[in-house]
Amino acid sequence: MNFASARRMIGSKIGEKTPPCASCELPHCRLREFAPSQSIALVHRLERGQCLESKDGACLRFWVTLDGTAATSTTFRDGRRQILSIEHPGDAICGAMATQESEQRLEALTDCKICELDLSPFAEDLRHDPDFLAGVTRMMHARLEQMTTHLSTLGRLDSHERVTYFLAEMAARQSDTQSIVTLPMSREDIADYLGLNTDSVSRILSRIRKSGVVRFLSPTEYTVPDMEAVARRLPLAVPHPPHHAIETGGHIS
Amino acid sequence: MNFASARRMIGSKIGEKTPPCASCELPHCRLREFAPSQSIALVHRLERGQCLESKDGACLRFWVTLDGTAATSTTFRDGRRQILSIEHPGDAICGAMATQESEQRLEALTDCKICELDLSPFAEDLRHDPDFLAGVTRMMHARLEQMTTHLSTLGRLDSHERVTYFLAEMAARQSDTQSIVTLPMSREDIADYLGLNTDSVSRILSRIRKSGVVRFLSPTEYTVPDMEAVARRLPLAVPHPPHHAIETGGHIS
DNA sequence: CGCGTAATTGAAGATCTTCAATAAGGGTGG
DNA sequence: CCACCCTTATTGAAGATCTTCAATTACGCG
Repeated sequence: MNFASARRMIGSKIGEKTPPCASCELPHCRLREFAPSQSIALVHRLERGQCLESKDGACLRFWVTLDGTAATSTTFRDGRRQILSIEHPGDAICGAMATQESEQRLEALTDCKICELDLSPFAEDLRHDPDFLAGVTRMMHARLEQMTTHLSTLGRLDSHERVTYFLAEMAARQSDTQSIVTLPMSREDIADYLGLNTDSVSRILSRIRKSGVVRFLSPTEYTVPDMEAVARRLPLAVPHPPHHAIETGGHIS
Repeated sequence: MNFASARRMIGSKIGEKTPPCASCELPHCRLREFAPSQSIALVHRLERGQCLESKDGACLRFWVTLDGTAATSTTFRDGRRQILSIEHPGDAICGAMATQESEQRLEALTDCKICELDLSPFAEDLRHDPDFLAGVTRMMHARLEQMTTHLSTLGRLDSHERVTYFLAEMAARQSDTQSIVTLPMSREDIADYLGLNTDSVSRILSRIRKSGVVRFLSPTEYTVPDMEAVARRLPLAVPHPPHHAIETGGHIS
């Protein structure tokens, strides 16, 4: 039991209207093609700690992280927080992936820019658009895979393994950039993602640093000299290289 | 870390051909309407412990639990097992909800009957069938909601709370039957669902029994005299009454 | 009745959290 | 530029929790 989870203020949202995806510099945003010209995209600029609430039944409202790092999270009555997923630039989620009944929200782990595209006015058309539906299916499938792994991780890895896996996960996600990985979140956020507490995360990171498997340049920057060595410490496959849900070319087979 | 997780034998599958959903007594199986007459439904009769493997890319293969209790689970290299979901009669899952890469399978917790409906031969038609796609979306959405709760549970509830929540979950799932709830699974299965170990589950169940919140008639049967009392012991909403993913009437809004 | 599997329970040990004290940055105002 | 303050991170020690190990009991089945 961990009562140290943050009780964060729900931030107000600051939206600015833009033409659909005009300010979204994503190279291959698949959502763009489904957005009629009248549709309205908002770019939310959130400060660290601010949140976007998922409205009831807004299944066709999409959020794409443009800049910074966000997270989906739930909070229990007594303040315990669980981070469900970490959203990097290019990652997309939609209302259909959120739950109405349990409180779930998108939360800025760093200052960040979120593109909100509300396609619900066009629900009638999109409901009959196989490509669109296939795209949503693909997004949900990716999310399901990700949650499966996360769930197994929380259920069956000890704290040391969880942190190790997390470092590998973040490294995989940033492998396109360079070999230096940046942690875009606090120890508390890591703890709430891994079902641990802040102190434990810090202590375990120190142990991992001393073991030499990971080399820390600063508390938030590290390199992984040998990913094989990391893999040998884990009972499951080390996370795969990056791929964006909305850019994936898969299809229902 | 828990190495006591079962290393179960992967059971062979025993299929018998039937006309689509003819032997499926589900009152409102939404899949039926999408199954062309040529489609083939198999009814697998699995003994406790036997498994069905999800084949690569079989996104359009559906499994409906007809009888007994099954579970989806993953197993790590060293044998640690995590149960991802518990499937009661009427529950449906499809390949699109499974992950290819991580080992995931459907496993019989009791002897059970599983209806397998493979719609992949009709992929081309179904890909353009909005009703079908909406139905799949609904199934995936339900699964996502369920996994969100399960994940938060593993990350942020202590062992006592997890077992309590589990008992409430099973009670909610069987509320239509009568007030006596039956646990259709072993202590080990419960442990693997909750990320605990067998002994702990047993010990906690005894404590809960002694506390009087739940009344046990046998190791696998109990009643909940006061669900409010259960709710007061948990920091999150007690699980909702039963609803079958494939019978839900919701739609994309 | 005897055997094998599953469940229970106590005691010892490992793990993770809590508490408290200290250190490290980061920004602000002088 | 430096002193100050505030937040975050680190670390040790004590305590709570969960697991492991081992012994015992209960139950189903031939």
